[in-house]
Amino acid sequence: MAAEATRSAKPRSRGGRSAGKRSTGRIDVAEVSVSSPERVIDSQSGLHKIDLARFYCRVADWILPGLDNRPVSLLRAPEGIEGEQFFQKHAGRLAIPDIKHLDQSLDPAHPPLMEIDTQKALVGAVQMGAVEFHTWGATTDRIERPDHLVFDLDPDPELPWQRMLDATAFLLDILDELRLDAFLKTSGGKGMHIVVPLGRFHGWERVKAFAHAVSEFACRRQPDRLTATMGPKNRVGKIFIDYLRNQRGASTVAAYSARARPGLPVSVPIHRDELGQLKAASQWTVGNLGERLDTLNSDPWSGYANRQRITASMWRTIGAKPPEED
DNA sequence: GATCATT
DNA sequence: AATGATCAACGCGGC
DNA sequence: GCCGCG
Ligand SMILES: [Mn+2]
Ligand SMILES: [Mn+2]
Repeated sequence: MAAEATRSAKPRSRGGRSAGKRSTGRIDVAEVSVSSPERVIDSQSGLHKIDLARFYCRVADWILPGLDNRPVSLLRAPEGIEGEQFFQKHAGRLAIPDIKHLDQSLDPAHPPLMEIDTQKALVGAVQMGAVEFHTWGATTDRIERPDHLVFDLDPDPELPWQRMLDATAFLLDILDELRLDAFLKTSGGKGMHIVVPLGRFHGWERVKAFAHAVSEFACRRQPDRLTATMGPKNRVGKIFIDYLRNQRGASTVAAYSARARPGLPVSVPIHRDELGQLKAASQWTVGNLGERLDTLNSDPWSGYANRQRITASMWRTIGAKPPEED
């Protein structure tokens, strides 16, 4: 049911605007012929489809390591972000050049899941209207063993940005206490994502239970500022620590993915030391991220390594017990 | 993120 | 009512 | 076979 998979569709056509049917010539980017290159896909920034294609071409070396070997879902917005948007999880009949179809066994009841691991497939997805790329927390070769967990910090939109910085720093403190290396990225929306790389030691059930337990632990210490319970009324004046991203089949927007929101913000990895200087989770965009990348002297996530294990000591520290299985 | 299912 | 789990594009015309 | 429509 397509209608249920879509985000609000705003009526797009208005009187005389031949709805992007401009027969402007196609432009090749990364061996992909991009149609309607001059179509405006975001009125706030005025950026065009070709700008998004060139953006992903530019950031390919940064985004691909996070997409490689994982199922990917697309958020497509073929008429621009103010038009209809829909989330695509299966390959179906969509023909994206160079995209991989994953083994049927990963999801036997449906068409194959997709993988993008080349610049050409990335730009090919943009040609098909993709704006956002979302991935699983596990790689296809060991899909039952997550290789990271994510704390997705979702604020009451009314809260000042400083509260998000405080909450992020607070979670980092807890992870430090647990001796877990953690890495930060802006979500491109309202909040931050905290990523904890893991060795492939545990199953989904255990990883989710741990993420939940850490979240509850944090909430017990700042009950007036944090919640781990979903539902809008639970997060009034608070930040929801969304641990449910850590579930089999769930996905999270990839590092260096654009977001289909006004201004075309990007989810951007930062170094811990940059946290205090962040101005917003949407401060980097398709239009300005290149400037940051050009002047970086090192990968903000250097040192990222999949070797960490969730130990009995950690469970003890947060006052929780691991599930029997996994 | 929206809807479904379970309680 | 509330929360956690689950799901997420397609072929196509017009009744 | 169900309904909207780029
Ligand atoms: Mn979020
Ligand atoms: Mn969330």
